[in-house]
Amino acid sequence: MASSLQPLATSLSPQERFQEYLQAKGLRQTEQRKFLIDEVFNQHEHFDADELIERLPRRGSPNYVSSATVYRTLREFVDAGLLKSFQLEGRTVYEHDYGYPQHDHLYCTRCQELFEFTSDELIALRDRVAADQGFRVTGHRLIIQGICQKCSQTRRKKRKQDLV
Amino acid sequence: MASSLQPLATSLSPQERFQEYLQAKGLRQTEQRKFLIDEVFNQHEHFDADELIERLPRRGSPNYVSSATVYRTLREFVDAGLLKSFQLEGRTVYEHDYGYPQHDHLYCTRCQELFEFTSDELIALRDRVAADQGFRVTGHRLIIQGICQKCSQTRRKKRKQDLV
DNA sequence: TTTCCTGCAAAATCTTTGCATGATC
DNA sequence: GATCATGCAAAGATTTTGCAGGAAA
Repeated sequence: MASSLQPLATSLSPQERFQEYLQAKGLRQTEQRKFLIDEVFNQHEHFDADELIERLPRRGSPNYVSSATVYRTLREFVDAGLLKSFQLEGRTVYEHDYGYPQHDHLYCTRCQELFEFTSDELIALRDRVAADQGFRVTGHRLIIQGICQKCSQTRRKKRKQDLV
Repeated sequence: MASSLQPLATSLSPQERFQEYLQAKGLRQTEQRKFLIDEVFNQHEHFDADELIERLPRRGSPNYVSSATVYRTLREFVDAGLLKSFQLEGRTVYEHDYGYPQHDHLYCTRCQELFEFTSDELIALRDRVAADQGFRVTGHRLIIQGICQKCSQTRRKKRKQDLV
């Protein structure tokens, strides 16, 4: 819901791409890995390890995956280029990377939602700044904090009511 | 060493400014707070709680400050507007805010050093993006990752030697 | 059948908190 | 003297790891 970007055309699904990664590394295709990649690419929202674990089957249910395996697998997804991760208020937040354009974020500090945007201008600016300092760029992370439109409106309404 | 920015002119020292903050909030001026503010503003490098604790006197020595107090005091410094904090690879990194211009960072993933830069253009871009989405901006954080000039050179030399 | 993977529990980090004692206003 | 701050230890929160049993190739 917070996304306004279009997916990129990809020749392989995330599942297929992960298979290739596993084969290239001599790793195995397990039930847990298959299940997790489906879960993770089933939706596009940002999430952290805990949120993912919360919506997975509980211990004892079919398809249960232990937390340790979730953490291990999320790291593999990042290594495989399927997910990106970044830090936000102490949590490690994951988002789709494969099949999704490079982008940055607006973060609403009231509702905690992340909104995406792209800016070629930002990339140009970044490269110029880096070149100035003799830096070889490998990436960047920009998060703009503030209050989103919806939250601003909510607050405004509440204030009017308070005055009544 | 990683800084190329000039301090701003300030009418109060960080110490004085913190005194005002404490008085305004009805808090107390303790030995620990005085000692810590001197330690923290004694140098300009970025640091995390652990690095600060490491260079403070050990338990039993004069001026010993417990870790709990260090954590509590760092939060007060941030509240007081003396320090800013941000997340970098899981750590909470602190830097001087009071008396120092708004800036962003280049981060060398090889030597882990942070370099600072300012860009009015970035601010303009940020405000434009936010306005587009109806966001009310309160701040931002940009970190450009890459390899710094020195590390690039080191690596290049090593490669030549490897060929000999 | 060899190697890798998983689940479990324990450990490792980093940070916060409850509480009794002690310092500051 | 009243209140706030500190130190200590314990608890939280999050993530990693050692290990034994189990699964994939």
